[in-house]
Order: sequence, then C-alpha cells, then structure tokens
Amino acid sequence: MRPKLIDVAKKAGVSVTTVSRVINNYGYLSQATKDKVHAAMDSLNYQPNSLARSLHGKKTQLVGVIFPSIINPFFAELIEQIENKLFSNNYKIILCNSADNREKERDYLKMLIANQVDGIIAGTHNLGINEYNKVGLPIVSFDRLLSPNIPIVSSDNFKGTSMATSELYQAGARHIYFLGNPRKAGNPTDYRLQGYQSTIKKLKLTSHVHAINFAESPTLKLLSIKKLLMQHNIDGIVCSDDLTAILVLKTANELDIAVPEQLKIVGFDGTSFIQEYHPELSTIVQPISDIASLLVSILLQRIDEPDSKLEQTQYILPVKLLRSHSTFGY
Amino acid sequence: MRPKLIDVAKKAGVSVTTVSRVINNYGYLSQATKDKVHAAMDSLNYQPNSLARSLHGKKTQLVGVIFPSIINPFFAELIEQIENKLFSNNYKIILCNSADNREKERDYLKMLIANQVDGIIAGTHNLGINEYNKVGLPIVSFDRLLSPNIPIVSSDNFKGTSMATSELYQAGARHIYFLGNPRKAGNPTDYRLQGYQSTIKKLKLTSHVHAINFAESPTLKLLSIKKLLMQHNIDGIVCSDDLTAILVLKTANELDIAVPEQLKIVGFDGTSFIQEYHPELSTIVQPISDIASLLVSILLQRIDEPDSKLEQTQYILPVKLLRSHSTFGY
DNA sequence: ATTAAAATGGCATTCGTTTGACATATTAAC
DNA sequence: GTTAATATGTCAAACGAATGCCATTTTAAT
Repeated sequence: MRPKLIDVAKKAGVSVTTVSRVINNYGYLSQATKDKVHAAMDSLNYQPNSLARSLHGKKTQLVGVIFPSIINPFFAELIEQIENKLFSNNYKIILCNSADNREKERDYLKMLIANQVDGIIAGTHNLGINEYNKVGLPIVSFDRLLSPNIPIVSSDNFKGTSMATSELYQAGARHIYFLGNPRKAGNPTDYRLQGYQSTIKKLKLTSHVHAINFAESPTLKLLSIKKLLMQHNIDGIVCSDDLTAILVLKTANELDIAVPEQLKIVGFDGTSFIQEYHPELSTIVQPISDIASLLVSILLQRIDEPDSKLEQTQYILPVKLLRSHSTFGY
Repeated sequence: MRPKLIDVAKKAGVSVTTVSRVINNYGYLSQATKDKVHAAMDSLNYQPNSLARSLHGKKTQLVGVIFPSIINPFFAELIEQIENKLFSNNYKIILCNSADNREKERDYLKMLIANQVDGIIAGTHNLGINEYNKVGLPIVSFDRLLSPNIPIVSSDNFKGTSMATSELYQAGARHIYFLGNPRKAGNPTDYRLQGYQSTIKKLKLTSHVHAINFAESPTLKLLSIKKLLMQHNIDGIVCSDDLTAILVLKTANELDIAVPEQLKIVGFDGTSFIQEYHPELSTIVQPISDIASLLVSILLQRIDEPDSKLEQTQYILPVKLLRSHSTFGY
C-alpha cells in the first residue's frame, strides 16, 4: 500500500494537519517540524495523491495537448518544446493524437475534461465550434480556428509564402507553382496559399495551384509530384511543407531535372530536423520555440485568470527564409 | 460549474444511485431508465469526474510513457503506435520526455505515481534500479534493463548487426566499421555492438569500432564522420541507427566517395519515415508495430493481474534487413 | 392472489487530502 | 507578568463518485 498522509504524520510524530501544512506551506511552521516531516516523507517515499488533492479543488497541473500526429517532425519538435516549457512551469502533458479523426478527437476531449486537465493546447480541428465551446476550459490553438473566442497562435504564413515566391522570382523562376493543401477552412494555414497568390499577382505571373493531400502516403504523393513535374513547365515550386519539398527534390533528381538550375524549390516549416538532415533545402522557418513559448504562456495566463478578457485572439509570429542549395545553389 | 452526478439525477428525475448504476452498469436497470439517464448526461454534457472515480479505487486508465525524446523518428513512431494501441484499449498516455536527464526522469516518475497511473512504459533509463523498484506499479521497458524484475521488450539487436555485417561482406566489403554507441550498460542495445563483433570474428576480419555520441548535435557528428571517412580505409559501415547512417551517406557524397561502389552502408531502425523519405538507405528494420503491441499487451496484463508471476523478462522480436541502394546499388 | 424477481430510492461510508474553526501550548517582546 | 505572536493539535466538513445495505415499489410468473 502506498503511504498516505497519516503514515507520514505517524512517522514524523505530528498530526496530519501539520503534514498537510508542510506540504502546502500554509500556517505557522517551525523549521524543525518542516525538517521532521520532510524526512518522514523521504523515508517513506511519500507522494501526495494528486487525485485527492485535485478533487479538493487544487489544480491537476496537467495540460492536454492534441495534435494530429507526432510523426511529422514539425509537430514532434513543437510538442517537445511545449512539453519542455510546461515542465519547467510544473505542468505535465497528456498527449493526444487525433489522427485527424473526429471520433478520436471527441473522445480525447471528453477524456481531458474527465481528467480535469487545467487547460488544452490544440493543433487539430475536426469538430464543430460548439464542441470546443462546451469544453469550458482554457484552450489555446495552434494554426486552427476552433472558435471565435479561442486564441490562435500561428506563424506569419502569408509572409512566408510571399517571401518564398518572390525569392524564387528573384532567383530567376518565372513558372512558379504552389504545391499544398488548397482547401479553404478559415485556418491560418490558408494564408500560405494566399501569400503565394498575392505575390504571383504582384509579379504579374500566372498562378498554378497543385493540390496535394497531406494524409496521403508519401508513395502516392511521389506519383502525383512526378506527374506534375513531367507534364508541366515548372521552374519554381513553393511547397506548403518541407516533407513535400523533399519529395519534390527527390523526384527532380530521379527525373534528371537539375536543381536549382532548372527547378528551384522552397519548403515550409524549417524544423531543426530538416535543417540538420536536409540542409540542401531552402525553407520558410517557423519559430517553433517562440510558438511553443507563446502557446504556453497564453494558456498559463488563462489558467491563472480564467475570467480575464482575451487581449487578442490572433498572434502571428514572424518567419524566416533559409536560403540553400535547392534555390540558390549554395 | 461542471455538472455532477446529482445534476444528472435531477435532470433525469432519478436518484444518484441509479445514475451511478447506469454509468457503472451495476445492479438492476430497466432500459427506460438507462435511456433517460443517458439523455440527461448528453444534454448536460456530463463527464464523470475521473479523479473522484479513481480515488474510489477505479483505475485511472492512464499510462505513463517515458522516452528520451519524441524528435527521433524511431521514438516518435513507436510512441505513436503505443498511443494507438492503448487508446483502443481505453487507456490514455501521459507523455514524459526524460531528455536523458536524471532529475527530469525522477520528477516524472514521481508525478506518474502521484497521478496514479495504472502502469508505465519506459524507454529510457538514467536512474538506479532501486528507484524503479520503489515505484510499485506495473512497468514494461523497451530496450533498457531497469531492474531484474521488469520485463524488457527489444528487437533482436544481435541478429540485426550480424545480418548487416555479413551482408556487407557478401556485397564485397572487407574493411567494415561499426559506428555507434560502444558504452556497455547491460542494455539490449549493447548487442548491436556484439552482433557486429561476433560476425567480424567469424569472417576473420578486423573489428573497428568508432564511438559516436547520440546526444551530440548532427553538426558535430558530421565532423566526426568526415574525419573517420577521410582518415581510414573503409568500405563498409554498420551504423547503430538510421540518422547516423544518413549522415554517413551525406558525408560520403560530399567527399565524392561512391556509394555503394567504394562504401557500403547499413543503418538500423527502419522507421516508415526513413523508408519513405530515404529509401536509398539499407537498414535493419525493427518491427515497431509488434514492439508496441507487445509492450502494451504485457503492460495491460500486468495491470489486470499485478500479482501474476512474470512469464518472461526478455522478449526479443525479429528484425529484417531492408536492402537498398546504399549497399547494393539497387 | 401469492410470491419472487426486477427496478429504484435513500442513506451512509469510503477514497486521500485540504482547510477552516477552535483550542492549547510554547516562545518572545515589553 | 501580561500580551501577542508563533507553533501545533483536534475535529469536522468538504471534494465527486462508488457501492453496500435496506426499504420500497413495480412487474411478471405461477
């Protein structure tokens, strides 16, 4: 049997109240008593039952983190950063992979409520706004519009693809394609398409948007990319994520299309993983660490003051262009 | 205020006892009552407070999952599989990144106990055996020896590097190096080195073990690899993981060493990620899905019957060799 | 109509901890 | 030596749900 308060009290020769006071640092306490109690806790390897504490109104110090998957390096790095920052604020995470599945997302949401998490960070969205509004917990979202009163943190997606497009132009590309998810959903990621389109217009070029399904297997994606590269006259591609960009790079190699001479490529995300293992790729770098910090700090603030009015519902963080071989040859 | 049992009872016009009976499916219940209660729960969006239930002795349906990091695709894929299998068994995970840090691992262990998780799956190990024995919860480990009475699941690491080494030999390599972590810790991963050494001996070749620190940044790793490739006469490399193998491949390209003609490479892990984005790499494929299934099923069994004797403490799963361009040119 | 089974309610206790109210004892200050 | 602050203890009531016990009512079988 795991030791409880009363065991510690007996061991230390004090009352349970005193032990509780030591744990919660409340009321008058002498140093001697504190030491005695701590010694007893250590020797018994006592851990307060967090369930009982939370039941009594204390916070659980748990945050639900919902993302579609952790396999995508971008999500993995973001989640790891979030976990780190929460950990140093004495919060732990319950990780939920929604797999872009309504049912799973709904189940997880219910579970998080049942487990009395103090708040939620969401990077997925397959449910209706109502379901999020009903949660009744502080929520912060990454890159998704969950509900008008749930704050969103995102990168400057518009600026990102704008930069990518005009850099391709400056590097000499004139037939610039956009490869990514064109589905409009009111999410900040839609701005990636818009940034491309707006810049294309400004440059007086023709817009070419090629849809690609993220959920698809890389094999199918490769096929689609191959077809694209073979059937069209393309000298520049803006990809809405780095993994897709890598597939383009790979396909170009296979088809003996010279990169960057014949084809210039820019990706999106710029994870450390990509920077380290695919430094040849030019990409728009999202400030992952800053995103994580902001998500966490907004959430913690809302946990501490649930009734405070939202200062902002949109936080847009700056992106950087990382120039490399695939667009510039150096 | 979140609705509670009594609110549901009022709404449904029944007693709390009845509601509890519906939820726990216990005692005599008419279909009509069940429906009424369910309707009331739905309309109130009621979720039983899992803290209160667990406090009363019910399981928390939470499993702690401790790994060094989720950024490594191998861990990411393994964790995702674990998460999936646990989810379909109605368990959720608390994800803990130990960052190979004693303090963090200890903190997380304490937290998991405090949160009354039903069990732990661990893929990290920086603490003493005692600390794991003191936990007093079902634990299953991946690839790490935590304590003599904690079951370990791992791939057939010995066989893996044996296969890798002899395949390199058969493909013509005679100066075969091992690149990886040579530190002996009594962990199953030590067998990777042993598999290499034993096969080298059998083939009457000379063993060349080159240490590489996993925690190091890829940039530093690259330097170390460059030095290795430049200063030694090498025609085959067995890497203890795929990411390292990719760096070797990359370095070989830079140094204009022809792969596979002058240098043949085999990695280790064989994640879907690597198979999809680096199909050119030969590698030893660990059966990630099987590992996850086994970890989960052993854990759940120990959760259900904590007092049952351990049937086995070592479970070794078969690996496969995936042949590709980097060793065979096709 | 009698009897048993089925369906529900009421009440009290339990889980481990927190915390407020109140009492008492020790120490320090004036 | 009085007063006040400090230090500890006792006791009881929460927190939300589970459940055993007992009582009562409804339903169904004979």
